Amino acid sequence: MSAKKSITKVDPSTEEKIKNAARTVFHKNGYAATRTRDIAEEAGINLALLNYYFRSKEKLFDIIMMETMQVFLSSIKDILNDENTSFEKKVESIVSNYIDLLIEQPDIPLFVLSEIRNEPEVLVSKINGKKTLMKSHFILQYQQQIKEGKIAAIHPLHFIMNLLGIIVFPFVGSPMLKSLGDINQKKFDDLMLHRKKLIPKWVNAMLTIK
Amino acid sequence: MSAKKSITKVDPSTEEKIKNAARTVFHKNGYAATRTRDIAEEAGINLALLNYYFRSKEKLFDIIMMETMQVFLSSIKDILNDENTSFEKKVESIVSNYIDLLIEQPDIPLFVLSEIRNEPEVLVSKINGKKTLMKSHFILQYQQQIKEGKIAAIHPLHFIMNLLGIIVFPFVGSPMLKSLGDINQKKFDDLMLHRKKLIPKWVNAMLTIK
DNA sequence: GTCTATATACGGATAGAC
DNA sequence: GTCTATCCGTATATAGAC
Repeated sequence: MSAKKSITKVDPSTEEKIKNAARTVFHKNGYAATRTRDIAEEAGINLALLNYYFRSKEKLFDIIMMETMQVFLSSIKDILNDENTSFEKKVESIVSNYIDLLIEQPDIPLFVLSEIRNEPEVLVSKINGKKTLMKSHFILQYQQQIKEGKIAAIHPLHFIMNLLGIIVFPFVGSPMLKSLGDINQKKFDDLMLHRKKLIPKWVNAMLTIK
Repeated sequence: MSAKKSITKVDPSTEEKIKNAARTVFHKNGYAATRTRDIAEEAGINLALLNYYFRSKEKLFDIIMMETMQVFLSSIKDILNDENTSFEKKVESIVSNYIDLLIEQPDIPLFVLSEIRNEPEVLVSKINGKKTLMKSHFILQYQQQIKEGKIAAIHPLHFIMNLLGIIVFPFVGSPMLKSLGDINQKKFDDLMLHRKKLIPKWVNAMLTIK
């Protein structure tokens, strides 16, 4: 077994170092405000190497963007289409997975939402978002519950807006919210973890209004 | 009465034309991705005039940023501190005002939230956001309701996150959501208008969980 | 593969004529 | 006040040595 394939952690390759740095800096500042020099410095490599490996800032960005959206979608893909769990269980799992992910990488939402403006159709179609989400078993169950009169008959898009809004918005607005509430990062993360229990209850309450 | 003071609409001054153009372009693209040339073109004026009136891109941006946050806050300031309306009524008014505002200027939230990252404390303090919101009569009523056992005892920040999340997030994510739901701008705005009636009910349901 | 030096383009800002 | 022409710093990208 070669050293490369061994489980022991090896130094990341230069290519990996650049990608990791690019992810950090792009997520934090967005495409336009990011300078390739910032990425090189963050990666601890020479500026010329960036172009050697990725040809251009834009190509590197496209890779990071695609990977980021994949991470965001793949972290719930399996949950959405598990035919053996209830609708309520799926909500719990989605909430829990997303909050864990966003505590680790809190800059993802603002990054994706900001950059997606320029070419929403391209990006949504590239990651197959329409089918993955709107035609998932999860949404089917939602519509089934409506038919059975268990929840209010409301457009699925409203439900998705509310669910994502409640989960994601605190991270999008965290600088403002931390300043408003006079809390530090630790306290903020605690609040987010607490929301893993609260959100499913809230969502359930919202669904059953008449 | 001079022409300037008359009610008849006059051509906006060059300064106003630049500010209006700057607002449009900054809101749409953010500071870094905006070129002063874009603003000049949108305003239909010469590039040099921008510097003549506002000295620099950054000074012009600061003005737009401050005005935008003022608009966002002032549109609910009076509601928050009206001592003659119930908590529920305030929620209804906030929702209604914000949705009307955001249908007119849907780029505000993503603009503010993106740009606030760089200097949250400065901006929140400059518009006096902490006092205006956290020490408002609205939040007092919230805490009073908890004491009276009418709503669940949950940190006010959670409530603010949920309320803003449900109101604002759809606009932040509108490109993605419109693409996901296969709906056009008109249909999207209809959904938003419908939410004026729905959100207060949802909020009420969330507040009364145990 | 990695570096230094440099070409090239672009964007913010100003000088100076009108 | 408004324009044209231009300066100059900065950022991406590449050439070429090692």
